[in-house]
Amino acid sequence: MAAALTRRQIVETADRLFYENGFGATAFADIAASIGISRGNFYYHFRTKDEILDAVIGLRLQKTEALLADWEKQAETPRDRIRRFVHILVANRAKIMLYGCPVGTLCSELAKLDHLALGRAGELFALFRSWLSRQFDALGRSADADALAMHLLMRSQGVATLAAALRDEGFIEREVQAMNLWLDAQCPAIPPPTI
Amino acid sequence: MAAALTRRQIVETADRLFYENGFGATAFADIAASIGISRGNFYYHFRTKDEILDAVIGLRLQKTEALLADWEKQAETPRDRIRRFVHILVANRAKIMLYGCPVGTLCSELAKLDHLALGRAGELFALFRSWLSRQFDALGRSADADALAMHLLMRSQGVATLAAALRDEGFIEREVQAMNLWLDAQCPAIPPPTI
DNA sequence: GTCTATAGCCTGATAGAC
DNA sequence: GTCTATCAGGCTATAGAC
Repeated sequence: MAAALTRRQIVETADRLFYENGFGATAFADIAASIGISRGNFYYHFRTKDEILDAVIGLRLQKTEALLADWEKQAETPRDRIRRFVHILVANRAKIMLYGCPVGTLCSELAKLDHLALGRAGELFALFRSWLSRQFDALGRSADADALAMHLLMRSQGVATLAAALRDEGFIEREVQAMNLWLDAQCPAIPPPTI
Repeated sequence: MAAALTRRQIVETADRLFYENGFGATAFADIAASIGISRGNFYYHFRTKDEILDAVIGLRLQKTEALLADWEKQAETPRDRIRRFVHILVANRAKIMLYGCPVGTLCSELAKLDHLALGRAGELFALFRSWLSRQFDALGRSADADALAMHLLMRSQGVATLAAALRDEGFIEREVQAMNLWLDAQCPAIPPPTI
């Protein structure tokens, strides 16, 4: 039963280190040292580094699904739900300024490595994309819901990349405000209640 | 005199390989093999890998300055100049879909490595930023010229990151069109000529 | 200036004791 | 399940022949 715990520790620590230092720059020794296990123990749980990457992406997919389901439950209107998405830039700004977006930077690295896992990592974007698309659809923008979802994803990626490159915190807040204004402009005026 | 040639070959090849495969994933052996020189010869021109990175950033800064000066000369109006900037996404879309933006991906990697050269790499963004800012200023938007410049930089970064992650070419074209529409909306209406 | 040879370290991965 | 010991191979960097 201790196996399940150790395995989970490995995946969660790898998740953090892949984000903070990059996949290629993270060695088994780093993960092992951070948990307090030996490098040898590693291979009882995973046979290769790529298997760990796969487990990390799986964990992120799982966490993302839970996050989106939570937003769906917590927020009442599609507009408020989309605002939750925009707000992660503010909530995570400290880490974003240091390491960028966990999804975007992983995909960028895997693209350069021509790594097979790029497809699976892209599913993380696909989750946000289809969720946002459904919100825009519910907002009455069914014709261009997917384009609006991609546009918002694009802006969040641009903000994260530039904020990390220039280490500029104020920039995040200004662009988040612009994103919220843009979002309001996409919402059709709500008809006044008929009394 | 052959030294200058070899040195230039090293920097230009490193520039390409850092872009295509990443800084960390590019070994001296890769650069040497691509040029056709020995690994040992390397250290006659550069003492460390970081020195090569510095030279690569220097080359990119130089090329960027030349590019911006060329746009300044080729295009007549500020609006046309800014459109030149937007157009690089289309002109380089094949490579962008494979490797993302050369500036953004390098900065992302250096940020994770906590590399000292991040500051110098950020100067590449600063060049585009101040150039774009001057164009918006000339467009009559002196009050928010810098914010508009950052906004456009942000969008180009978002487009490059997402296009590379999802390997989606149509997305680049749609967003470039949206960027051009946005740009037109920022231009104050040109008063009709007084006859 | 460019080469070959090699040092010294770190990497992912394996074998086998406990 | 976890450990120690170890392997083969890759890396940056150096030394010295030509």
